[in-house]
This record gives sequence, C-alpha cells and structure tokens, in this order.
Amino acid sequence: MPVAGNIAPRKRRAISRSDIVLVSSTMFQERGYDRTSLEDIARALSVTKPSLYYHFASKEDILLECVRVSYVKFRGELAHRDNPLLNGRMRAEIFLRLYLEVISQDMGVSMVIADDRVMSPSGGEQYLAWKRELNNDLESRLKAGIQDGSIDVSETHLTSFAIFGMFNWVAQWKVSGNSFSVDEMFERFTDVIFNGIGGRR
Amino acid sequence: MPVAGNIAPRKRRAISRSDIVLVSSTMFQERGYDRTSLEDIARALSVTKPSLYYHFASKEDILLECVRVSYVKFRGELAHRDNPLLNGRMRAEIFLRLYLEVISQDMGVSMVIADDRVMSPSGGEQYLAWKRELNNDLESRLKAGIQDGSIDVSETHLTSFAIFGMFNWVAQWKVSGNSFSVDEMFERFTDVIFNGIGGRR
DNA sequence: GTAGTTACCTACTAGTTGGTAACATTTGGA
DNA sequence: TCCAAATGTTACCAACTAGTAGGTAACTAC
Repeated sequence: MPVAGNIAPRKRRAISRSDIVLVSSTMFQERGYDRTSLEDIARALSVTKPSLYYHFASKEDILLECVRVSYVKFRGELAHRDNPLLNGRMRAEIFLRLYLEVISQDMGVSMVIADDRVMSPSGGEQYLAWKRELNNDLESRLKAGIQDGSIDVSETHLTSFAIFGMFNWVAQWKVSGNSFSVDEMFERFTDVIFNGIGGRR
Repeated sequence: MPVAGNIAPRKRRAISRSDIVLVSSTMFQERGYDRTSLEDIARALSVTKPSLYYHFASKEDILLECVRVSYVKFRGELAHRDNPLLNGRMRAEIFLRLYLEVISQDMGVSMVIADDRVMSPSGGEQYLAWKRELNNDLESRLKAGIQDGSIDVSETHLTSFAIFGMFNWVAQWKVSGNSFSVDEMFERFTDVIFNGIGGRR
C-alpha cells in the first residue's frame, strides 16, 4: 500500500486518499457539500469519477474523512500544546486558539460545515460524537476555570455553545470575502468572551 | 391580488404567496435549501409544482421572499421597540433580543441559512445588502455605546461579526435537537458579551 | 516472461431536479 | 348567464447526480 512520499516518481501518477481529501474539503468549503459533485472533484484532480470510488466508498465517506483528518490533527496538536498545570482560562484559550487555526484552514473548515442531516445514520452519529467531544472538552476547561477562579460564569453548557457559535461562524464569512487574520480574530474574540464589552453602568 | 386573511373561505382553496413562504422557510430550515425540492414544497401544500411557478418565478425567488419578509418584519418591529433616548448598550440589547426572537422562528431562520452562493448575482447582491444593513445597524449601536460610555470595546467591526456569529449559530443546533428558550439564550449570550466570563486575574 | 494487483478509464443506469408548455377549471363581475 | 382573469393541472424536457459494470494499462513480485 504505497503512501505519499515515494522517492522515485512513478511514471503513472497515482492520486492518494489525502489528495482527494485535500481537494474535496476545499471545494466543499467554497461551494458547499451539496453543490460539489463528485465529477467536480474528479475533474479538479484530473481523474474520472470512478477513480474516486476506488479510494472511497461514497461521497459521504469523503466528507467524513475530511472531518476525521482535521479532528485527529486538532486532537494531536492540542495534546502537544496543552499543559495541565495552567489554569482553566489559559487552557480554554489554548483550545480556542488552536480551534480557530484549524477551522481557518481549508481542510479544517469541514469540521464545521459538515451536516449530519446529509449523512447516513452511522456517519451522522460519528460526526455528532466528534462535535460532542469538542464541546465537552471546552466545557470541562471552563469548569476547571471556575474551580480555580480564572473564569467566572454561572453556567457552562450554553456558554460553550455561544463560544463555539462565535468561532464556527467564521467559516461562513470566509466565503463572502471577509478575511481577517487568525491573530486579530483570536485577539478580538477572546477579548469579548473574557472581558466583555460592557462599559460603566 | 388577494392577500392572507380572507374572511369568506373560498371553495377552491387557493394558496397564497405567504402560504408558500411559510412552508418553504420551514422546510429550508429543516432539510436545507438544496435538499428541499420544489416538489417537496408543493406536496406539503397539496398542490403541484407548476402552481408554485404561478406565484414565484424561481426557487431562488421563494428563498429571497422568505428572507425579505423576515427582514421587513424585523425592521418594523425594531422601529417599534427602539428608543433613541436609551444608551448604546441598551439599544444593542434591544436589537439582539429581537434578532434572536426572529431567527428562532421557522421563517426568520431563512435570514441566516440563506447562502448567496446559490443565488443569481442580483439575488445574492440583494441578500448581502440586507446582511450588511443589519451589521451596520448593530455596529452603530455599539459605537453609540462607546460614545456614551455604556460600552467599552476598542473595535466594532470584528466585534459585531463575533456577536452575529454567536447568535446566528443557534440556527445550526435547532436542527440537532438542542432546544433552549429564547429567554435563556438571550440571558446567557448577553451576559457573555457584556460582562465576559473572565474571573480574577 | 508471467501472474497478480493497483489504479484508473469508458460507458452506463436509474433517479432527481428546476423549469416549461399547453390545457383545464373555478371564480367574481358585468 | 357568460366571459375573462386567476389559479390550477398533466405531461413533459434537458441537465445533472451518485453510483456501478466491466475492461485495461502499468507496476511488482517471482
């Protein structure tokens, strides 16, 4: 099973699963999952549609793989950056910073734009499970922050949703031409979330 | 041109534009615009597809009308609730409270889930213009708040995006079974936005 | 060289979709 | 009562879609 990184370039250029995932996630993000046909993807890769079926069982499979790859990447990098000695607020910030970085990339955005309604029951369940994991992770960081005093909020569940909403929505404007850097978005978002925008009463 | 609210019920039940808009927006929200066919809509109204074409020129026209109706409703009610004597923060809260109410309704949600990428250039431009109006309105309330001291934030553009993202995302979970009341969402969201969740440093 | 495998292609099916043309029926008004 | 407009319907099309069947060239191991 040849993977990417062959030393000797083959005469016959073979596309890999990761090629497909990369191109697909970009197109899903630009045009939407429903409006991206397998022929579009195949054409972008200079192959034909049945070639895609050699590598993937279905269109949904491609989408799920896009999400899985990004999710695994996120988890791995998070484990790397995380530090259990830090307080809850800082660990929440680490989480959110990485989350923003990932969903700002073409590939990572599939984590956000995927829709369990277009998926098979098992696929949808898998996708929802990943989302739930992320929610739970952020929520537990918030709770830790409440414990150690670095965060002050009366409830974590809806708060976590609110925060995710704010971040996830960037996937929506990316497409409308609005482009901000990850740095300025993170700066602004966390300022709103942690400091609030209220002035003197 | 008979509008809704006929006193005498006709023998031949004629569907109105608002009937179509009501059913369509509900279905668009539940299943997504792309995955809702005109036949689905027609069937739900117990008519046939060409009947819809008597009332609307295209599928996009239906979507745009869904958005327009909600937008006009929002604008009208906002003018009613608004009070120029209040400070910027309170006027922002009035805006956000109504916005949340509207997009929490089946019909209002179309304002959020519409996607200019599926529209014709002119339709997309119209839709973006409405969105821009809303953004500008919120932003000007934030700016007024900065002037009168009721809001304290260094920048309004990205902040406005952040806030809209947080609210708009509720349209995404509605469908996943998460249901919170407008009251608790508004309470939580505004608490995060205005007070922040940061604890002692 | 040859056998097996990998990775792709051409050609197709079966179904859906937005949209249209032509025709039918109901209704309100004169 | 009769007409014209309003509001449907049946029957269709052309385009597109996910997915499949079956064949083939190239590479690999022996």
